[in-house]
Amino acid sequence: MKELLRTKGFKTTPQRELIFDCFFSLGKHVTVDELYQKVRELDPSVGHSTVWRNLKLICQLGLAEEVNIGDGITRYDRTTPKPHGHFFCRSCKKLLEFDVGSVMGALVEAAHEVKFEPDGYKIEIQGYCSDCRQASRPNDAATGSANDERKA
Amino acid sequence: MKELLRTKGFKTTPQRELIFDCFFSLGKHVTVDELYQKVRELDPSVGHSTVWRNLKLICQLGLAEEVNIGDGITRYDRTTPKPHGHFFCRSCKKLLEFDVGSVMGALVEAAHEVKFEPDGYKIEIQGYCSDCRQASRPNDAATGSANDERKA
DNA sequence: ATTGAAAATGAAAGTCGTTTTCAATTGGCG
DNA sequence: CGCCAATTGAAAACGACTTTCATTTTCAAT
Repeated sequence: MKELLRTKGFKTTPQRELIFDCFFSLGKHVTVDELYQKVRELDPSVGHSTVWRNLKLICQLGLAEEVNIGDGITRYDRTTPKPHGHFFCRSCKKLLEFDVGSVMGALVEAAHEVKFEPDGYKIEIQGYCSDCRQASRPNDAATGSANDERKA
Repeated sequence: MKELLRTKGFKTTPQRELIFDCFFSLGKHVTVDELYQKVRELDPSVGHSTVWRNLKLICQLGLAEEVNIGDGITRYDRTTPKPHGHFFCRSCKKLLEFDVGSVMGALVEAAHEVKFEPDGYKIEIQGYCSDCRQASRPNDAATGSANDERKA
């Protein structure tokens, strides 16, 4: 890891090592804040911006990439060898992964048809996970009842 | 249109009608600001928040949905009968649509395998369109050279 | 080991899209 | 017509993200 940084011309600092370690010790789909909290547990002196910058650096190094569901919070997903998409539960905000290897071919082909050269993808399926199926269903104005949940 | 609003319990106002009309007269992937500008051309008295709220309303009514590429700006895409994904050009920020009908089946199936009930999807392929293929390629630290574009 | 240039850090402030507040206005059913 | 709730517009609040800047630290070359 140090070597990877070195070869790219980045310096190794205690904070940087800590942040990198924490990032990789956390699960997938980490938010800046989650990482920040984790880092602060081990070293409360590390600043917000340092965590943020190093998370960006991790992305620059190709070790992770941003995942952007629609809630305004960027998550960072460790890059993994196999392509995957995400199931996003509208209720509990859980993010489940699923394999998309079987559809990548068709997508790349579709891209090439319009002379588009893909170098990244984002496949997200929204809905409700098994735990939340019977729970609340926000934003159903489109399907029937209205006059609710608007000024609550 | 008035009837749709009426039946859902919403009132018809001049501003609302104007905003709705403008939204549907604009192409796809409209940003709040684009819509705001368009509306202001026809009625400079309409407020920012009114445009914004009515855009949300359009979404609530199921007439459009948010598209969130990673640039921090929410676009609004008229819902169309056929499912489609987006090609997003990293260089010129263009958004091209493509048909995803052929892969939806596999995705829904994958969802059901983990007891997930999908009610929405978001398929985005990033890369470079034919116009931008030979142009700049940001964020290539992952693939080779580094020490550039970081403090420029 | 020492040094000095470049990079990294941390606190704080800035940016910017989005969302809420609130007083004033307006639509539409009765 | 008249009322009441919905709507509006200006402005402020919000919050995630990003930058600034003075200080500290790393590390390659002494």
